[in-house]
Amino acid sequence: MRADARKNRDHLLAVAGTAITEQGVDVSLRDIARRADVGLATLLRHFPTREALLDALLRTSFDELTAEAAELETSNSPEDALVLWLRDCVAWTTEYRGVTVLMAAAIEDADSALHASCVTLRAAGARLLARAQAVGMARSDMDGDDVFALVAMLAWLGDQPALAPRADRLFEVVASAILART
Amino acid sequence: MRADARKNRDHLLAVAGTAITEQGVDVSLRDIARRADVGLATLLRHFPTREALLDALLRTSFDELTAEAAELETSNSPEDALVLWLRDCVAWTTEYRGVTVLMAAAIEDADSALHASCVTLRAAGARLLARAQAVGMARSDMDGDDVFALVAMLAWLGDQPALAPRADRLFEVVASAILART
DNA sequence: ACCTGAACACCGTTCAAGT
DNA sequence: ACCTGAACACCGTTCAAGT
Repeated sequence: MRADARKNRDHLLAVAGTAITEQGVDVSLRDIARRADVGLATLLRHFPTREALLDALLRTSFDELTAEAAELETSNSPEDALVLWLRDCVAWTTEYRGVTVLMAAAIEDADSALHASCVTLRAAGARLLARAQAVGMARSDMDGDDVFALVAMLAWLGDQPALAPRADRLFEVVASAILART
Repeated sequence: MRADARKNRDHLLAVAGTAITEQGVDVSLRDIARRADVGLATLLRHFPTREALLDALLRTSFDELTAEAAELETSNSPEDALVLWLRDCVAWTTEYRGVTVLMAAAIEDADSALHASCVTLRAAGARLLARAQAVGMARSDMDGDDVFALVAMLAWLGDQPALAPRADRLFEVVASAILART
């Protein structure tokens, strides 16, 4: 990649990060381009879709969450590891208002730029769940897709201003339901 | 209201019902007007916001759900009444893809045309919850806002194609969590 | 290679002009 | 009273033309 292109790309990512933090992931791409002082076509050249932009922006976070899951597997009880990780996943999404809807769409859309990251995340959750199930500390009638869906709906809750105040409490309610033995 | 205006209004509601069933509540208002063979301005004259259109369209359903809650209060055990009603609420929203987000916004926006209906619905749920709590069959640390939020997030799940297959199972998981005694 | 303005087809809002 | 076309300010997509 040419030096000027690299510079544009990095600058666009920085501006996009700010804009998304302020206005959520649905922020106008035109607006991001304007704020970055490049043409809209330039933004779309680097990131052909909103998902591609988000994937570049969130890749670090995705990797951190995956690494954290692996770490918790060795350092905590199966029960604590699962709940702690789920809590961190939900908390993380609150920084990117609206990302949950895109992730829910990406998890089974192989063409989405976010697909791979979502699948990796689901696999990490599935491992933690299986570990808790193995010692009888989590419902045996659940799988990784269920965990992904539960995290998604709790994350969505945090995105809705009117419902967000209940998000933490309802996380506990749902978490207790996962841990209930069958 | 003049006869021609009444006719336009009724026709618009019928067309909007079809369009929303097909494409969800985010369907283009321009498209509805086109399919109804009236100008877009005419649609907006009758229904100044998307919420106003939806309120007119859903008022009957809202009333039915409220009436059903009152009926269940007298005909079923507190526990069954609560769960049956919650299930029907979630099932109802699946007919109007995307309505949950609007309802979540309307519940604390007094200016929304959907506000009154949402408040009424929440009150009905709160009564059923209180009745179950009174006989020790529901968590005592929950209130009407929690129930509203739980229904909303389960309804949202049904709106996401990738997560919808889990919606019924996870409803049971969440329902069991509500019924768990504290 | 990389960038960009401009044209395009959409959206909801608003309002002056018609019947 | 009620309706409507048209102008407006937005959006994301696409591409020919520039450096």
